[in-house]
This record gives sequence, C-alpha cells and structure tokens, in this order.
Amino acid sequence: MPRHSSTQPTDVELEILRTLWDRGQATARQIHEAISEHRETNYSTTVKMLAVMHEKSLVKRDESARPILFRAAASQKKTQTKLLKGVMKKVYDGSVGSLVMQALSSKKATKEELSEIRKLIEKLEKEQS
Amino acid sequence: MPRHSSTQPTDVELEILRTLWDRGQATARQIHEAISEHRETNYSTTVKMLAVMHEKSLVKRDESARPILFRAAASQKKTQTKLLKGVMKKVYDGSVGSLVMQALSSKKATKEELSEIRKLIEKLEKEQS
DNA sequence: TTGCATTGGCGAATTCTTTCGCTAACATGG
DNA sequence: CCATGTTAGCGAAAGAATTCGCCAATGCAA
Repeated sequence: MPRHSSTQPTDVELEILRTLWDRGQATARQIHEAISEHRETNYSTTVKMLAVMHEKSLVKRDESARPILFRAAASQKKTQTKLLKGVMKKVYDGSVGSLVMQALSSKKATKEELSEIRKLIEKLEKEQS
Repeated sequence: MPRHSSTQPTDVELEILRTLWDRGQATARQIHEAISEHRETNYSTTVKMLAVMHEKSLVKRDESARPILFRAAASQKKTQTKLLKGVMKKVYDGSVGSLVMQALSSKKATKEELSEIRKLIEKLEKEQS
C-alpha cells in the first residue's frame, strides 16, 4: 500500500497544481515557465516532478496530445479543504472557531469578504437553531 | 544550495510542541509518553527530535534540572499564526476570505464559536468604515 | 561503594523530496 | 531524408526529516 496515496502535496507540488488549476491543462514547458517566475528551477526538475506527481496520482496525463498535456487529478477546492482540515487538526486541535478567529485577526480582509463571511455566519446560525 | 531552511516545525515537531504547550514544561520521558499515544516511536527518537529542535531553536532546555526540562521556545499562538499564514499564502493565494469561507463550510462550528466570530466580523466592519 | 535502571547524546541508516545531467524519442523546416 | 531544436524519461545524488542502535553519564537503592 503506497504511502503516497494518502499523502498530501508538498510545497513544490502545490505550485505545479496551482498552475494547472489556473489553466485547466498545460504542457510541461508551460508549467515550467509558470513556476519559474517564483522558483529558480530546471526544466528537467519540473518534468521529474510531474512524473512523481503522476505516480502519486496528483496529476493526470493526456498522452494522445503532443506535447503531453497535464491536468490536476483533484479539484482545487477538494485539495484546499483537505489541507485546511489537516492544519485545523494538527495546529488547532480540530477547532474551526479558533482557526477562523486567528485567520481574521492576523490579516486584513476586504469589506466584501467580511460581508460575505457575515452572511455565511448568519445562515449557519439560522440553520443551527 | 540549501532550500529555505526555515524554522517551521514539521509534523512530528508540532506534536512535541503541543505537549509542551499543554504542560508548560516536560522531561524527555514525559514528552515521549505523551506522543507515544498517537505515534509508535522509540524513546531514542524522541530524544533525538528534541536535540534537533533545540538546534533549530524550537525548544529551550533547562539543564540545571535533572532530568533536563524542555519548554517551547515560541508561544502556541505565534506558531499557529505563522503556520496559518503559510497555508493562506500557499494554498489560498493569500486570501483570508476564501480560507475562512472554506473553513466554515467544511466543518461545523458550535453556536458559541459562530457568535464569537460574528462579533469579531462586526467589529472589523466597523473599524473599516 | 557497587550495581542497576534511567537519561542523554552521537552518528549512521532510512525514507521522502527535490535536483539535474545525460540521452533517447519526437517533430519540423529546409 | 537530415539537421536541429524541443520534449520525455531514467537514474543518481543532494537535502531534509525521522528512526534507532549503542554507549556514556547520571542518579538511586541496597
């Protein structure tokens, strides 16, 4: 049983996934150029990362296309939620409340974000009663 | 060239830190027994982790005590905020809003938590205008 | 003091991630 | 075709986190 299947994407893998979520699909070259903007890295490395990620089932390959096209295997939302839950568990002992409180305290949200969150809160409070 | 050798605690290190935050201070043996409840590991390993963490300045040692006492070098809150900001940046492209929205959607909060969060939101909205 | 259990520390082995050199396969313009 | 540049893949090595065997230091009880 590969320990890989249960493993979460690493930081570099996440950067690649973000490119794929942005574009829907991309060639190795395109991915490489996108991540080269923040990270100094070699084209070979990107290709290798894609191979590793394919083994871990983090990306899918379309080999009928030339050059080969890559897509993220899981949606951005699903991945985000998984990672967030991990942090909630590991760092906040599973408490949504303290995580959200600290998130809101630690960085400014825009007016729009705040009102969107307030609406969600009100909805959740209504559902609960 | 070394990758950014940041002092961000790894998962195992985090488990040790949580024990220390809980107790304030503890011996290697106590820490080992606490983390052994979730993780099958050897006493030697725990001692080594503590040495590594000391080198990274994640823990402080009180050597005047026998057995040696360990404490967390940074507060729980500080560490949590640091890690949360990392996730916000890496996973949510720096957006507090989407992080908070997903956190609230992905796991039930208690009535008390919701009302506490709503109060914070209202306060932040007031400050902003 | 001596013997024994506990504690502390070193260094090497293991596992996982990330890096890249080197080469083969491919595709295209001339 | 063929030369040339691009794409794909392999395997080895570097880095980082984690594990543990082994032994020395320490403290305690008899």
